[in-house]
Amino acid sequence: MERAFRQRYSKELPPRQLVLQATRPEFEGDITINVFPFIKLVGRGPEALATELGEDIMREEPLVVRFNVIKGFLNLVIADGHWAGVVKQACAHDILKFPPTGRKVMVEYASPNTNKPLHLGHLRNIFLGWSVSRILEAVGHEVVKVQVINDRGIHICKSMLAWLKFGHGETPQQSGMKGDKLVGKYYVEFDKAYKAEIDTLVAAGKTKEEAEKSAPILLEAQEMLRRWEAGDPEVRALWERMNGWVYEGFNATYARAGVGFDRNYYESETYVLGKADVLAGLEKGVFYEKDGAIWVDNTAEGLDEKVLLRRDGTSVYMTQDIGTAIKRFEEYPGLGRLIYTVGNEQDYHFKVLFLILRKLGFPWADELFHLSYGMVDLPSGKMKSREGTVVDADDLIDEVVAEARRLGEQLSKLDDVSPREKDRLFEMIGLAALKYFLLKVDPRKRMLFDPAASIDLQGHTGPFIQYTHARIKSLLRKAGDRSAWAPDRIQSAGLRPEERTVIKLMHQFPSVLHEAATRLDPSAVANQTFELVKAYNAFYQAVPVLKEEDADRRAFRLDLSRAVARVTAKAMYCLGIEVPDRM
RNA sequence: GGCCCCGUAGCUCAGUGGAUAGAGCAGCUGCCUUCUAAGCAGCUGGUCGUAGGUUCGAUUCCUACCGGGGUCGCCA
Repeated sequence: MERAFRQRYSKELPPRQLVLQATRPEFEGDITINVFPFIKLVGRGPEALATELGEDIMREEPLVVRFNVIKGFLNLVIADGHWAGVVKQACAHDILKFPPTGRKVMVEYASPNTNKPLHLGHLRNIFLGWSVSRILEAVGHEVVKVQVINDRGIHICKSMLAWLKFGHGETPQQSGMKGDKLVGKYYVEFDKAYKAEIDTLVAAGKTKEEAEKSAPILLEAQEMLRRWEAGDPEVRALWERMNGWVYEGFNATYARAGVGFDRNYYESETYVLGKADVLAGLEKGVFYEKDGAIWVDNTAEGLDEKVLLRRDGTSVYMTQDIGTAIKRFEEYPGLGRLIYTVGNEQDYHFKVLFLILRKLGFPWADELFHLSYGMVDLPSGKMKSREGTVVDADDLIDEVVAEARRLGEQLSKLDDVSPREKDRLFEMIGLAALKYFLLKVDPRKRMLFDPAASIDLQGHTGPFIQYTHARIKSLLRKAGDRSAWAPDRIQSAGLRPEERTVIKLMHQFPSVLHEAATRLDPSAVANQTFELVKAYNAFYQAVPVLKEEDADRRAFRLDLSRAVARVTAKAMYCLGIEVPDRM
């Protein structure tokens, strides 16, 4: 194209002006070049220019067999043989795997508090971070997956205190309750008792604010936090015991959700970090002192002033985040990038954090990134833990799996499958529905969680994609041994439009994956996978495979199917979703 | 109020400067004695929040306004 341009018009093509795009399905062609940007440069009308360029390209490029011009759009038709080659490629190796880049990336994608169980919001966070990790690995990065556990502070003391007061020694073992659920139950108990005390105090004539501050049970919790900080053995022992219950619960949920971490950071260990770094910054003149506290001034950058160390010398949240970031880069030499998968309610926090680290002069400060995902809303409105409107993660998974089972049993395609194998399948399908539902939308946007739609197994869903994969596997099983096909015979016989559509979508996939990795956006992978399997289903319905009489075409279509299955399985792997061989 | 994000079909979402704006769901029609109907084919459905601007061309970029959300502690 560049050559054609130079030879015919003796003008250089402006860099980055040449845009190749996939031809829209309603026109004939595979690749489209828009010539509008060049008409002024060359002084030709759009149609004439497009036609002349089309002729030149045809002459120079054997891959292009035909072209047509509609308005200023030059549509090029690529030879069938080239598309057949794409099938060979995708069959022979993983086209969604790129060579190692040597780059090491840390992804933080969970930061639960240890006083209550995981909920729907955590699931979006976890699935998103897990998928981003897989996508980054697929494009060749080395990924370190980490979580931060907020295991200390007033919240956990509240649960501990309520358990001491009202628990009668209840344990997960004897009650049969999951550990995180049990601890969460006492957090609620605390809140109830606290509110009752407030009411009593207000009835006795105190204002609401006074009552909220002076309720005895709150003072007791605060006292417990002081004892924790002083290292009181009794408090520490209870803390370890109850946190242990929570971890058992979390780990059960993580295992079921199919996610894991390479490293856990506990707030009880990191909350002391950062102080020294802030003091060092003070010395360097990056920060300043006012009223005995240490501040950073970000007003020049359009942000505010922010306290980093209180007057009494204790840290704030920001302080430990500064320290933790520094520690991570020390712990992982060669770490090139750190991605925080955290909700967009913390946009401002991360802006400030990154700015501070830049001011402190860390060379890696520009490689920090906040993957800011939107909140999950319910049809009834926002999820609020205080109002009990949160959707529990375990309950939700139970529901989608139950729905998968209900439909699976109803369709009764699995009657010869063992009960254990069925359990595994329904688990796989239910989780696919849930994960795909949460991953198919742009992570940056807030999304509405419709419980009915999330357990849907038809249409634009995870199970639909799984179904297509299972269908292909069944086809391949019935086909028996693999036979070869001759590309030139396919070339001369021509491709069916359904075949061509599938192959083009497959061909685009590697660049979509790359784009998803750049933008940290699994929804791009999710949507491309859907497009691909949708096109495959149209092909499957319209074009015979096993029943095709011509041996070459039959083998070719089987390989096309094999390639689609392979790409689909890998794409779903990148989303953290498993695919079955039958369903 | 300052700053940040979002307004696309009845609903949920794709579409980050190009052609007549797409999909799923919902509603309506067809297609299973033939490779898995969790499927396929089709119909219905849109002033891309509003008004300006930039451009050969704007859902996409800029400005203002309207509507929704978030955030602005020596809390975590």
